[in-house]
Amino acid sequence: MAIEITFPDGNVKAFDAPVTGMDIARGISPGLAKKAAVITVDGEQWDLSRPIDRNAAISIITRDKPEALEVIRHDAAHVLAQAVQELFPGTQITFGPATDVGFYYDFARDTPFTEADLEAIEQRMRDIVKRDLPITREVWAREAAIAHFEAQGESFKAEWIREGIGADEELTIYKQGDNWLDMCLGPHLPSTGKLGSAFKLIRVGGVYWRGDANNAQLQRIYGVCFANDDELKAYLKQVEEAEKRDHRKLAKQLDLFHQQEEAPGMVFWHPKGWAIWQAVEQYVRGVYRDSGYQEVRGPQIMDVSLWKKSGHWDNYHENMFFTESEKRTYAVKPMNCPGHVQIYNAGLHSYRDLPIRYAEFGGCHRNEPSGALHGIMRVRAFTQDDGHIFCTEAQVESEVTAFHRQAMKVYEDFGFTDLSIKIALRPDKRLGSDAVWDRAESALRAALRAAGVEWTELPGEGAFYGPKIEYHLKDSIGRAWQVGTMQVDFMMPERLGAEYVDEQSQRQHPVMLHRAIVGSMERFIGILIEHHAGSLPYWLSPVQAVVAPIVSDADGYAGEVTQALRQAGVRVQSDLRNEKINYKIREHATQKVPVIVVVGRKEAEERTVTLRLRGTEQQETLPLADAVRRLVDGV
RNA sequence: GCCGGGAUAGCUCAGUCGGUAGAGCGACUGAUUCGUAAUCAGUAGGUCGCAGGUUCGAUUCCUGUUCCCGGCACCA
Repeated sequence: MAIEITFPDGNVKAFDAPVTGMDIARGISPGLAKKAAVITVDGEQWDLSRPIDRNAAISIITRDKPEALEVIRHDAAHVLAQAVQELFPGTQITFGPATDVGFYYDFARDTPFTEADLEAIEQRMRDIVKRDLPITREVWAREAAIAHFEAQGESFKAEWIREGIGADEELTIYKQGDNWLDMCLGPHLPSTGKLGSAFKLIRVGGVYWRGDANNAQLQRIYGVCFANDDELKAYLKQVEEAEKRDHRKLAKQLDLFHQQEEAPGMVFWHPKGWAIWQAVEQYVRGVYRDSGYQEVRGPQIMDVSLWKKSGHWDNYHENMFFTESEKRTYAVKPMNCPGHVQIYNAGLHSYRDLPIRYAEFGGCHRNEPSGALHGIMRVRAFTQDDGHIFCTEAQVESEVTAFHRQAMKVYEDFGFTDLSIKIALRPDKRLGSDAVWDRAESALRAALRAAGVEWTELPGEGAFYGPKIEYHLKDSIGRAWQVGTMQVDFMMPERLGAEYVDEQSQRQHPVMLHRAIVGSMERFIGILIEHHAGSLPYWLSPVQAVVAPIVSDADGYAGEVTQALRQAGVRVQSDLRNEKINYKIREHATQKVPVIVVVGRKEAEERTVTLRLRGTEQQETLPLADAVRRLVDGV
């Protein structure tokens, strides 16, 4: 019986017996056989060594193709595992997948891996590559695999076969050479030599077996891996550049804020940092006003009974701060919504009043786990650009759609266009019936559909009171941070007794929408700093202009220029120090000031100024009045 | 919170195989008035994160602790 193989160009070739991808590649050209990484068989990636025993459409993927990269990285993980087991006998293997930029492998070993170990392991990996061990696929019986791993002392692998793999699933083993094997879905390269040299081990970190904090702690070794050395080099260069943008580093260099031991997870804003904050806050305040919100302000602490009623205490009391006075316990607010409900409840509302939109720059405290703290991106005291919309169920979709449009406009205004949008769906621990969750989730989907956007869904990640849309931004080294959110909540109004009177004079609970665009002001400013590498756009720059006289004879005129700009609303400083203009230019350029206003004797006599704009070396001399206008208009 | 690493002058960092520390920048003082990315000279500045222990002696070794960094878990 002949096997018909269809090539990508439509040609069909018949074979008398099962053939492997490698056979086919060799049949075409030795060069192709050398470059081949894997083969797709009817759209599915297979090993080149696996016999194709049926009619199939195939395509040989060479090593330089993007589709091959994941296979290469996955191979790197296995080579890493073999290297570790050769160097450190007794270390157990678990899992090791490819990642966006490389790979990792999780090991069980009592002794921690050190930096020096990483170097030795990487060397051994290169050695295994050099040995060019053939990688072969075998299908094993379930019991045989369990017996093998148990005999080897690989209890994690054995556990996974028992608990993680269905009895009817095929169990594949990959051998690297004769003496090492791992259980894996594959596919893999034909031999370790195909991995190449463009990989590097970068760090080791602790992880939990199967991602559960109740389980054993494993050690994860991370590596980066690319198809060739140039790509690896480019990647390492990019990481180096990204590290220079770290908001914690820039905050020190630019004197924006600091944090200290006595207030872990909290921020001391310096004048320049606070100027950025004010620019952001004033902008967002304008958004509130233009989109129909009324700004309000709730108390910072409220009796714990209110948080028990809302459900927050049950779900989050371990992460809340409490304070006591006169035998009463108060919670420092971790959210603004219960406060806003109190404001809503202070009056009687008609359906005609809805939607009612409250907004607040609400300061919240959450006792985040110490290991979660990260600069100003993840803190214990933060301020949300929070808002709550009280509306009818029929109004939800249009409110959510309007919010989405507004949010996207805000991100764009701050220079962000690369956002990912997610809907977090019902978690295991939640309030309310499935029917209510169905309605809430479909309301969010409908609104996003109406707005014409794409999203991904995160099952189990919603808030306990409702599902949410999340807007995610990436920081300079690729970590994603949630900024905005829109949550539909059918529960809180009922729990906290919010009502309105409907057309039939009946009391109803409104739907409550929780929403934020920048999210945490702290985090958003951190992302802004990294995104712009500290060179914030003119309108956000803490110091927009510095007036620098060349000689002290021009100090008086420099003072006049500074006054004129300040009165026009420009955030301006003067630099009258007894230093050369070169020195001043260098310093303010380093400080990323957008405009340096240079005045010498000539400018003082002619009542002009010379502007030097950030990022250029050009100078432009113009009359003072014109310069003021330029700076007011945003240069 | 868990695993690993770290903490030395305002900042960036060096150093002490145990004998109480050093550079550059910055600050201060003086000189210099110099037209677009660092003018010169001098001076001051540190209980080496904190608390115990070992030791004749600890910034160095040990223990604990706080905070920070990386990873995981968590993130209303």
